[in-house]
Amino acid sequence: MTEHVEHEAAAATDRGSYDFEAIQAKWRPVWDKLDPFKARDDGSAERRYALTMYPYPSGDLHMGHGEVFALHDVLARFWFQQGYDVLNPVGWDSFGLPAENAAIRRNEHPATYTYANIETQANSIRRYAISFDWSRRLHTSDPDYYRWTQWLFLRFYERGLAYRKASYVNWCPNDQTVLANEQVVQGACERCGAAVTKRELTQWYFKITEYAQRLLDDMDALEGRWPDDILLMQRNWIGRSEGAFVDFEVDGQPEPIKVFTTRPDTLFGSTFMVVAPDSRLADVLCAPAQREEFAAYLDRVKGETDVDRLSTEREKTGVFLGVHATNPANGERIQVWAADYVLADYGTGAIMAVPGQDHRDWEFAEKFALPIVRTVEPEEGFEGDAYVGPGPAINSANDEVSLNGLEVEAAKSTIIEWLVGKGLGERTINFRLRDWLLSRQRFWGCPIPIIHCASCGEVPVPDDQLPVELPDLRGADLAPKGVSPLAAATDWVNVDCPKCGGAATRDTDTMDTFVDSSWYFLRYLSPDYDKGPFDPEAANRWMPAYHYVGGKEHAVLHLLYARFFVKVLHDLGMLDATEPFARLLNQGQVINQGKSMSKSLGNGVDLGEQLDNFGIDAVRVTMVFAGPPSDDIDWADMTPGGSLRFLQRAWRLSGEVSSPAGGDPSSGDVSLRKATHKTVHEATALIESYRFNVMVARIMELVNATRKAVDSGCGPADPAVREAVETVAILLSLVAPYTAEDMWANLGHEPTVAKAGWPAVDEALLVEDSVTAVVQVAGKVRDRLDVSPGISESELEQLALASATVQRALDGRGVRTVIVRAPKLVNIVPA
RNA sequence: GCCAGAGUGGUGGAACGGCAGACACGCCGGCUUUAGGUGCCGGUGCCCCCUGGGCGUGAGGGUUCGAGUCCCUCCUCUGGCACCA
Repeated sequence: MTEHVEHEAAAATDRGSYDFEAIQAKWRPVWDKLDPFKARDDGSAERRYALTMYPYPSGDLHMGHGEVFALHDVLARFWFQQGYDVLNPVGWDSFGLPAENAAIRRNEHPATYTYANIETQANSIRRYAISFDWSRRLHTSDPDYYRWTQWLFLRFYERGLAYRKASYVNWCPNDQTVLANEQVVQGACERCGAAVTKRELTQWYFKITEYAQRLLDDMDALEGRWPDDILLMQRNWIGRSEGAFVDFEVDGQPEPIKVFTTRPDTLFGSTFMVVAPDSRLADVLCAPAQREEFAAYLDRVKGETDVDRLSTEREKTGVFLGVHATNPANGERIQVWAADYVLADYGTGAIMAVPGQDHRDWEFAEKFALPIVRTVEPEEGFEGDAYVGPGPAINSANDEVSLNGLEVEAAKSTIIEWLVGKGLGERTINFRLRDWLLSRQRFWGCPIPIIHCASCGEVPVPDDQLPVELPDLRGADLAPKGVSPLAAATDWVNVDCPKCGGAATRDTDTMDTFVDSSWYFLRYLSPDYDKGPFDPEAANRWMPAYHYVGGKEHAVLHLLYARFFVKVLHDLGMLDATEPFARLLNQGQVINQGKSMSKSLGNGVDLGEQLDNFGIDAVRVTMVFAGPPSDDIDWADMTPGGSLRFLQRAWRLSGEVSSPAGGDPSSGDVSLRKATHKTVHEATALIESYRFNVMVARIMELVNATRKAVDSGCGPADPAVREAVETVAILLSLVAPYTAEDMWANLGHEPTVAKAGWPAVDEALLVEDSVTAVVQVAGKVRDRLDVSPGISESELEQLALASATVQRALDGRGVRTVIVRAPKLVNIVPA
């Protein structure tokens, strides 16, 4: 490194200008022709199913798509480079409310609007150069697709997993449709934000609760492969709790009333009982004298939105039902109340209230002057109302059993044993998860393939009559009215009963779009299969998907539903897999100035504009380089211009290489070769651990090192320079496919760099000649030594002690201990 | 309220318990210039008595030869759940 060779001539002639528009225009048609990303599915290599959440066709692609596709493509292209048989499909989630609402506003048919958007997005995705296999493209609103959604519904129906029931359901007054529990966020409609109210309606449900335990158990295998927070959110949502059913005799009732409790140990402290006002039970129990008051209360409860109900500081309300129950443990007569803090659809819709040990019950007891008894001794110094902590039971004994002195867990076991012996209760498990309400009163969705017949009841549409196609309501008024717009299509609604041939009507509801998305990843595997929703053999070759990339907003919606579907399909014998997605990555959001982009804030950033200004590769590099994939990207802090400059620096190198293609790099400059091989080695590990931003930094470092080698080192003719630049092109192909392809061509290669193969690492080149050993005195760095990586501990210790700066820092003090971590560190502890 | 996760330069972010701030952006200085969103070189955590030294990863404590990293308490922020008995 003593000589500084200048290569100004080469620099002056070869530094052309980097024109991203020309490069994009040059390579897009070449790739379209080569179609390099088609899954082979021929057993020639290990299969890897790289899945990304399919887009919803609202307008053109936005910044969020730009991010999720860029991140997903790093992984997919990495696996292509490594030689896997990668399946990377794309499709559209093309049914749904937003398209319908937009179509109504524009006075168009939802199909017109939807399919136009799909074309726009498809063109944008092609331009964005994601490594998709386009031959498997699907749209969930195609009759060829939803035919099989209906077919699956019927299989669920046959198994009793799809059923209809009447209950109070979430109703969005704005969208004029029911919502699943999962679609209500803090009392508001997840889509439009309107306050959700309750309506009593007969609706279709999937019995996902039957799979609650399996949905919980199978998460153990996803540990470490799915983000921890998603697993936690799903566990919380499923909400398993262990407890007991306890029977309470109620005056005038032939059968006892069952309550669910997680604290059976506090039974002696149950001083009243509460039932949900909107449950059948409340109606049955209510005494005639209280009927009027109860009816008024029920009306009031029904009129309240969830937003009102959930408002903090809300006072407890309720009415006495005029009847008494008997506490089975101590024989006390206790009042039975109806109050809306008890939910009709959790447990049995009735609780034993224990104000001494439950905050809600305490509050209610205080407000209505009901008795309070403590049954757990509070800790020393406890001041407050209900005590929910640990402690020995008190006031809890009858002639047959005493819990007094027992800690909570022992008391639970003891009382349950007693209850079971008396036939008054049993140990049980309850889940927070509710059945999935799937019917919607809107037009643009998959029709429910059921016919209602006055004499036969619910009759499934025979498989050979599928699909039940949506009627062409072109020109009709699709505006929401509270009943499905399909009801207006009388020609379509009125049919002959498939069973008895009599007059019957079609079900006019459509399915939640989450039904469509619960199995789309299976349709990709055999998109033209016509004997079922998917070819079981193809499915078993590819499932479970190796990797899934998508947004966190689907943590408990889509991901839970898809897991449920796959388990049911497994039980139906159609699929070996029991889980759909073996690995999951949640990307963060693209925000602007600290806030998520929205029309109302006017802070939206247009993806197309960014692409026009900086080029596709620079925008993709910016997305990937911004930070860890799961962090949000604040676009206001991003500098795509910097990414563009980096790409230009990398690209320019490809025009300066002056050694011939196909040469042997082994005679090349060793230090540059080491940098190259180290970069590949590190990049591989970084991709596998999702640290894509650091991988880009490593590529930048290699570009910088190569620049130096060309300008003032070994010069452009050294084969190590060619090796380095070819490596940069291949690594860069994961993030900046256009630039990488053009570099590859400049280097004298045929397209496509995307299939060039991941560079092999020469282990011998990973060994450093010398490393810097840090010498600390009392933990502070005092000197640095260049040593051989193989240096022995004693040798390093001697060198460290001999250092002048170390001796100065010791300042005459003796040495107590020396910690040596050869070859990197010595820490000398003075006496 | 409950449950998670996170706090590092002017900014985005790096850092197997072992050199804090890699790589960028921005800024400063210089060189080029076929001139001005795009080249090249150098500098850039803070402070001081500046060939050196001190301080520094939200605050405080602890473990350790050694802590951004592990443990405890607190503060702040983000996300999830929110009367689930």
